[in-house]
Amino acid sequence: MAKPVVPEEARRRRRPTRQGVVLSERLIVETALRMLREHGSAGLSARRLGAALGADPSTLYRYFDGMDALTLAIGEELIGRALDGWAVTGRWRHDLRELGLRIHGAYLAHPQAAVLTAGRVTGRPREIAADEAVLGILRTAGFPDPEAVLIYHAFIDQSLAFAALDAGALALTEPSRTSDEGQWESTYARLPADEYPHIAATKRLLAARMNHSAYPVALDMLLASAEARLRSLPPAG
Amino acid sequence: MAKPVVPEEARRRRRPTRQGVVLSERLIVETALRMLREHGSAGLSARRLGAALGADPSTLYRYFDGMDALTLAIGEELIGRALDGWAVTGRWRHDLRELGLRIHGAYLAHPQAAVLTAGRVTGRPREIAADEAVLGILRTAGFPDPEAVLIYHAFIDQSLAFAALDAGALALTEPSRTSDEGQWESTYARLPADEYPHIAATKRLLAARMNHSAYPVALDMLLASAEARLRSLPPAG
DNA sequence: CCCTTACGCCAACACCATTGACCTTATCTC
DNA sequence: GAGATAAGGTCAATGGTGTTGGCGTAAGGG
Repeated sequence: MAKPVVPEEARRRRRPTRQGVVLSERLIVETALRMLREHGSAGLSARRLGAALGADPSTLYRYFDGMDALTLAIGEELIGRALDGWAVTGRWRHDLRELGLRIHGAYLAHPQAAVLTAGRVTGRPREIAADEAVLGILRTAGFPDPEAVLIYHAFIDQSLAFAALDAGALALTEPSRTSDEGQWESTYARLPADEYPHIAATKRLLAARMNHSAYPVALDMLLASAEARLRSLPPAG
Repeated sequence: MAKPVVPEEARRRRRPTRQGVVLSERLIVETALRMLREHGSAGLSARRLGAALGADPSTLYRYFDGMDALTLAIGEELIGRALDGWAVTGRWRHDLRELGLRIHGAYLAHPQAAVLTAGRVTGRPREIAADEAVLGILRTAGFPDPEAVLIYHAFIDQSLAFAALDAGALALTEPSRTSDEGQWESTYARLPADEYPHIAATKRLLAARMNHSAYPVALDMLLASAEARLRSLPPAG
């Protein structure tokens, strides 16, 4: 790489931009998040981000090793926001439910960013903290290690997967979104009842359901299943 | 739109390309799928697709209303492939499990395409067929309509969400992928045991698990939970 | 066999990420 | 305080992208 990136904590000289802005990783990530939410996921580009910061696009490469690295930093920020203010109560099912909803919610608050980052493992501090917390909750609840790891994996991936899916629906550019949302009304509700009897029989229920997230239902089902497994275990020994 | 797209069935004049290829929606979608799998998701562009077809990029706009429409067509093709050869046996839990694994598998066979399409509702024939099938299985199994709709929604979104998430992992460009996969070995396995006791205690299990998909586990948990609900219902009446 | 127009092609536009060279100036040393 | 050093902001250029308007050719209907 032609321009090695200086790690944030080693940064010393902070020369202001031609337009007087003093850059930092934080400032860049926060500006990127704001741009994503205001102008859609196509609205984030090195050029526009540079312009929004009052800096030349190429300056970003002094802070991030390309747009991909910036993406990872944004993901880390989202995970951090999900964990802010979250605390373990000791009721494992309640705690996991709460954490799942928080992760899902934090991502959905920035759908455009979520789409870019939900699938990436960053290995940064806040993400690791989330992993440690989930494993701790399950092991403390009495799940044996192999079981705890399985459930941890299913729980965390399901949360991120739904976050990405639901964010994707919100993040569609305007023409695509209205077309997708209208599908249930326009296409599905008008299918011939003889060819599609089951859709026809439930079309009012479907129309009411399909524009919401299925995550809370899926989460509760996962937790219910985990609880059943826990109860069928021999008492701790 | 300057160049209105002629629907496939209304097409009559099929002028061969300068290089002798006769275009069609099918041919374009199949070529796009092949390119995605061979050259990665960055490898699909109007220009390259045009080149692969022996046609000018702009010609594609005679068939699809932009790259987004092409994306939807690819998604429809993937759903179709998942359904090919699938048949209902009457054992609802087995049938749903099979269908879920097929959808997941069909998308993962084309990770790059899956990433682009898994979040989109296309409203095209084969997608509708899948929806009808799932609803039918649940209603026939004895779930009351509101319950059937909830579970249908959770099931189908869970399948697509995991397909997208897992495909995303496979679809990363080479440098990113090896970095992501290495995370479990390099970062997580070496965390200090006093700060991250739960990760440390399970690190061998984690390393073995985390590079696989959590979908089969999550799917089984969802189905187990559904079965428990079904059993707790008053006998059909 | 002629006419019409569908459809393939060309050229151009505005955008994108990224890089290498340049130069200003904040900070460190003496 | 003066001078040296290099961090980090800027400029310019490269080679990619999706998309569009206009043009001409030849396919197929009559």
